[in-house]
Amino acid sequence: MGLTLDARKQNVLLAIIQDYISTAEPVGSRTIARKYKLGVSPATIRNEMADLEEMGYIEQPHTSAGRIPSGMGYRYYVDHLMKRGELSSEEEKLVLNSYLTKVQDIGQVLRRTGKLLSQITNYTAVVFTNHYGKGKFKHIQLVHLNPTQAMMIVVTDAGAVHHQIVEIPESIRPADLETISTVLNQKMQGMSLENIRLTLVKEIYFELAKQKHILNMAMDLIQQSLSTEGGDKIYLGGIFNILNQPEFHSIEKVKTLLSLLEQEAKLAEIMVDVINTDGVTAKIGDEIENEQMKDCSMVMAGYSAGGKALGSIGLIGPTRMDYAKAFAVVEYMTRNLSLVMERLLRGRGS
Amino acid sequence: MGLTLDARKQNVLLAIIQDYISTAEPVGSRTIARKYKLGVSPATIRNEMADLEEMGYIEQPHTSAGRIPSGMGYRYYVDHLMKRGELSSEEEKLVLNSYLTKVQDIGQVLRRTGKLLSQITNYTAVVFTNHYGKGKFKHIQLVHLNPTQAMMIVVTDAGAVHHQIVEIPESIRPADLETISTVLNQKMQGMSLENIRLTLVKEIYFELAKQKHILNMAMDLIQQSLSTEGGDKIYLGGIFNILNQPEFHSIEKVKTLLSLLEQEAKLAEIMVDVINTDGVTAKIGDEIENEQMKDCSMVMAGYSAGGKALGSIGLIGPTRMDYAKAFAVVEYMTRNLSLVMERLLRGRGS
DNA sequence: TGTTAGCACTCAATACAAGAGAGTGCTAAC
DNA sequence: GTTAGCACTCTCTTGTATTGAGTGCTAACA
Repeated sequence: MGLTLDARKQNVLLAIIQDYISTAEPVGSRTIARKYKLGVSPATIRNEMADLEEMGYIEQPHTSAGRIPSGMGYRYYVDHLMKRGELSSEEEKLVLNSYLTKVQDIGQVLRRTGKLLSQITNYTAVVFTNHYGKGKFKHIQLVHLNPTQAMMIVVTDAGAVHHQIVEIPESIRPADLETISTVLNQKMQGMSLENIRLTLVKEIYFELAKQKHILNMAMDLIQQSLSTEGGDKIYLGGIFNILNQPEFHSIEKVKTLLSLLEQEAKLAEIMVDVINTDGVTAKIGDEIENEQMKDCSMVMAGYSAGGKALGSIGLIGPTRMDYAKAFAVVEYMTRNLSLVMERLLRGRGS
Repeated sequence: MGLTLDARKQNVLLAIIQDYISTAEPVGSRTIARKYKLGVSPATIRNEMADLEEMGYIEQPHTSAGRIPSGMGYRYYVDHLMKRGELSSEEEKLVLNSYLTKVQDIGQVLRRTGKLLSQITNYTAVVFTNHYGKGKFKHIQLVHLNPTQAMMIVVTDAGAVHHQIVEIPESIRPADLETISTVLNQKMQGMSLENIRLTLVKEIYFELAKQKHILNMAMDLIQQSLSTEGGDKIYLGGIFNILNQPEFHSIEKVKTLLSLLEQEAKLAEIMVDVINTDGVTAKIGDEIENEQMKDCSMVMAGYSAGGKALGSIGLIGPTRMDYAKAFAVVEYMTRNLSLVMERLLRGRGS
C-alpha cells in the first residue's frame, strides 16, 4: 500500500488543507511556498502535489487551478495530521453559564445544547436522543378542564412531561378524575412500559371498569410516552448558519440540504450510529451515505449518563469545515452534556 | 384627486398585476394586448401605461423594460380590483382533516395551523397568540423525581401546560409534595394571576411556612404561566417556502428576511395590530414599517373565540404574492381556527 | 378627439474576442 | 534530489458588438 506519506508530503498536504479550510480557494504551489515555509521551492512542491494527486489525496478542479483536498485527503488529515483545537475561555464560559441556568426539562437541555453548538462553531448543530421520555412511569394526572374535556399528563422519571387533551363524558366529575389518577398512580408506580402493558391492565380494568373509555386513553398516552419507538428525537440549532458558507451560495444546494434537515428520520439514522462509539467521529463527504449530503461533513459524538448511552450530538458543515475546532467543541460539549444529564437523571447528589 | 381610474385603465392595471403575479417578469404593452383581449392595440395600452405610471400605480425598472406594479398599484388592486379566490375542495379537506385529529394542547393547534397555511399557499406562515397560557389557574402538581429534584406542573383552564424541574431539599418526601400540591390546588382554584399574587400568598405562606423555598418556586412558575407578558407567542410554518420565490434568489435577501423571522418580538409587533380588526388585512411592501420587509407583503387576520380576540394568523410573501389566494386562505383558516379554539376553550357542547 | 401604425431610440442581456493571471508539467541544469 | 525556466492550459475579466424587448413620439386615420 502506498498509503504511507513521508514527512514532506504530509506537510504539503497539511498546508493545502489548512489553507483551503480558511480561504475556500484552490491553493497553488507558490502560495504554499510563500505562506508555509517548507524550505523548498514551488517546483518541488509541484512534484509532491502531483504525487499526492496521483495517490488520491488532492484533486484539481481544472488544469490551471490550484489543488483542493479530496475526501480521502480530509480523512488522512483528520486521522493523522490534525492537532485538536481548543475552546477560548469565553466559549467555555458561555457553555457553563448556559448549563447553569434553571432547567425546565430534558428537552430544554437538548435544545440549549443545539443552540450552543451552533453559536460557537457557526455550523448547523444536530442533537439526537433515543431516550426521550424513556424510562419508568412516574406519575399520571387527569385535570378537569371543562365538562367535556380533561388534560391528561404523564411524567417519566427521566423528567419528560407528555400531555394531551382528552374528551370525557359529561357524567364524569373532577373528583372522579382525581380518583382515577390516584388508582393509576398506585398501580403503576415505577413500572416500565412492558410491565404496565402485560401484567397490570387487567387489574386496573377491574378496579376502574366503569371508566373504560378514559382508561383506554390513559393507556394510549402512557404507551406513547414510554414507548421505545417514540424515543427518537432530533433538535436542530443554527440551521441558517449554512447560508454563511461560500459553498452554499447557490440556492439550489441550500434547498436540497434543508429538505434533508426536515426529514428527522434520516438524520436519526445517521446519528444513531455513533451513540455507542467512544470519542469523536467524523464522516466526510460521501462517507455519510446520503446523496443530499455528499458535499457536507459531520462531526459527531455520543453522550451518556451513568454508563448508559443516551444519544449523540453533531455538527454539519461543508467538507471544507474546520475539523480541529469542530472536534474540540463536540468533545467539550458531550462531556458537559453528559454531566448535566447525569445530574438530571440521578439528582444532584450523584 | 386623480385617484379614480376609468374602466380601461383599471383593466390595464389589472392585466399588468395579474401577469406580473404569475410570471414575475415586467410586462409590456404587447403582452397585454395579446394575452388579455382588451380590444385595443399595444399603442393605446402604452398610452394608458404612461398615464398609470405618472399616477404612481406602476413603475419601470429601466427604460427598455416592461412595467411592474408599485406598492400603490397593489394597494389599488387589493382594494378595488381583486376577486377573492377560493380553496379547492382538496385544500378544504386537508384543513378539516387536520383539525379533526386528536388535540394535544393549544400550542399544537396553533403549530398545525401554521403548517397548513404554509402547505396550502407555499408562502411562509405566522401564527400569533397573545393569550398563550393566559386565563385561570387550573391545577398544580409536584411530582417527586429523585431525592433532589421534583417536576412542577401547572395547568391553566385554556389547556396550556407548563412544567419545570425544581431542586428540592433532600428532607422532602413524595408525600410532602403531594400535600403541598393539594393545599395549593385548594387555595388557588379558578383564580387569575392577579388574585393569586395579591390576596392568597400570605394565607398559603402561613400554611406551608416550612416549605417556603418550594412555595417560592411554585409561585414563580405560576406567574410565568399566567403572566400577561409571557402570553405572546409566535409559531412559524414553511419558513423555507420563501426560497422558492424568484425574488429571493439572492442569498443576501434570504438572510435579511430570515434574521427578521428569528426576532419574534418584531413579528409580534406586526401581528398584534390586526387581532381586533374585522376581516382580512393586507400590508404591502413598506406599509409594513420594517426595513427588512420592504420587499414583502403580509396578509393577516385575527381569530377569536367567544367574542374574545385571541391572536392573529398571517402569510408572508413577496409583494408580488397571490393576494386573491392569500385572502381566501387566511379567511378560511381564521374561521376554522376560531371554531376549534371555541370548542377547546369551552368544551364541545359549546 | 381618440386610436393606431410606424419608427427611432434606449437599455439589458447575450455572445464573442482578447488579454491577463494563476497554475501546471516538463525539461534541463545544478 | 532540487530548482529555474518556459511553454501551455484554462478561468476570469474586460471590452465590444449584436440582439431583442419595449418604449415614446409623430403622423395618419376614423
